[in-house]
Amino acid sequence: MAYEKKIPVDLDCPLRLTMSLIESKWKSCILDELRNGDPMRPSEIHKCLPEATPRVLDIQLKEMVEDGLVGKTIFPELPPRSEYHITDLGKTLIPIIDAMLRWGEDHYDIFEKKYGAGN
Amino acid sequence: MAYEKKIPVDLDCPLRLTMSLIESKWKSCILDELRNGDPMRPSEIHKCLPEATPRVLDIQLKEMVEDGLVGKTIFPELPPRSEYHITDLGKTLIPIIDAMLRWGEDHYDIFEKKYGAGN
DNA sequence: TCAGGTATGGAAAATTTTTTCGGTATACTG
DNA sequence: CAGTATACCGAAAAAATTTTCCATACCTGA
Repeated sequence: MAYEKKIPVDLDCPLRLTMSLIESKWKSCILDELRNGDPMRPSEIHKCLPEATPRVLDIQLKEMVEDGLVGKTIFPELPPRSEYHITDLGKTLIPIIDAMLRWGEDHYDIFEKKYGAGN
Repeated sequence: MAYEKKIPVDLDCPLRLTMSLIESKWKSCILDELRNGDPMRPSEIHKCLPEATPRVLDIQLKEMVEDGLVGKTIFPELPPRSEYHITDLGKTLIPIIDAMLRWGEDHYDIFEKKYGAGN
């Protein structure tokens, strides 16, 4: 189902292990959206991250469920309804997400000047 | 010189800004190698990260120099010699690298069971 | 002299990720 | 009834990253 890597991630490097769980385009943002513990529906997550396509959110949420960072509840209703929530394991990543968030805020001006519009 | 992205990174999201600086395959590991402040030659870095090709280290070091995370000293000698060192800006990322390193160590067993050899 | 190490980078191939488009099925609203 | 929304997923295209291979130019040691 998921894309099968031909070159496997080196799990023996703790740094690369952690990175591999959050490095794809929207995973860190998804964790940030779910951080407060409230479950969110996919369409809600998409509203909060409008630049992500629903497809990529779907794919990455699925991987995060596989990795145990996020849990999923499916309601047997029509039209379909489901909810995603952060797990206890996922919550242990929040301090890292926080630190990255703060770093980005603190150093925004440097990179705005360097790579921002008009440069 | 560097690959020019067709879909630009959204610098307005602090999380994605931080991620964009460290998410590629070896950047976090390179920062970890340089963390103590001692300069390292490219061949030395490669010895510490033997699974990375010299080419990709070269490319990523160059980007990190552009981003101001790493500094470079070229010695006008033959055979050529150069050294890379972490900058003050780069050092501000070390707490994040550390947190990811510790997280990976703390949760290694979960993912070893899940994705390790023989599974 | 020849092999091996030094640092770097162009170019193309291979790999991986993300986007785009389409389709499933059902219910509600105007 | 047509349009919209819900969640999800297959497939192919596009984009982005990494690998592989080759080349430069010079030194040291066998």
